[in-house]
Amino acid sequence: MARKRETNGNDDTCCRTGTSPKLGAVRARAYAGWFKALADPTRIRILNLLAANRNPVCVCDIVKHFPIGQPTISHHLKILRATRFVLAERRGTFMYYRVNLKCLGEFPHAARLIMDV
Amino acid sequence: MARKRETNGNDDTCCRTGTSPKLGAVRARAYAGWFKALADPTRIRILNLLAANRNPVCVCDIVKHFPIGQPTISHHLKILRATRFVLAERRGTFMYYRVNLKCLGEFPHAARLIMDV
DNA sequence: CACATTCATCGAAGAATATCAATGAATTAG
DNA sequence: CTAATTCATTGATATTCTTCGATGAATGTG
Repeated sequence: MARKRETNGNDDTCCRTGTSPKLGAVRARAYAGWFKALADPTRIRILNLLAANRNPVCVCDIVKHFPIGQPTISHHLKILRATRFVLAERRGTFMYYRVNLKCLGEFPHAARLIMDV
Repeated sequence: MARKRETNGNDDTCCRTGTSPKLGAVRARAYAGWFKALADPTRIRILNLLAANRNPVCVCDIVKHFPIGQPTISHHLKILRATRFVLAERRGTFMYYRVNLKCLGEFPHAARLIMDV
């Protein structure tokens, strides 16, 4: 067991090469994707808005509450939909969005942060 | 109560302008910062590595497990430290890092994802 | 002191992301 | 069918983020 260096005589030998990360790169990337979806203030506020409304909300109604354009809102909704944090439903010309509690509930603290006040 | 349009005669009046988002932009930005810290595969794997080791791990030991350079690891550690997900302690020339369970525990599902297997 | 080691910081390059204006697709009304 | 409305997509731009190489700061050794 060769040590790289003996500092001070005690056992402060860095580089014992302990346990490796069990989490592979592929799965880590998947997890990061979920957190990425929550890593934008606008998306968090969209989720908060949807959670505050009992009924689904249409895009044009979402747009009204933010200082950014409709294409950008659509872009954010696409990301939230891809990660299953929201569900979409078409009614005529309108697209109604609502939070997917089953998915957001997997992140209890996140849900509390986002949905409470 | 002027409606913008009457589609089909039923009450599918979009734009009822329901509840506004209660979550302000400032707080949303703070929340996003936490999720941003978890929104990178490397940082997730660093947390996983630290969580798998009972004892604190020094930077050079972390570096060994990843295909990226030491400055980049230091950069990620800085972000994790700023968000309190890890704690740092100096011992001589070495910097030892460990997960801050008190902080990561605030995200139970994240903790499960990151620490289990 | 000079030298080696560990780690953080700096500056730059490339990739990813947020945003917008313009356009396109889908639906409904007349 | 034509016109109007809602929303998604495209292409472009500015910003942010990840990564690297080089350097600097702090500490320990001889």
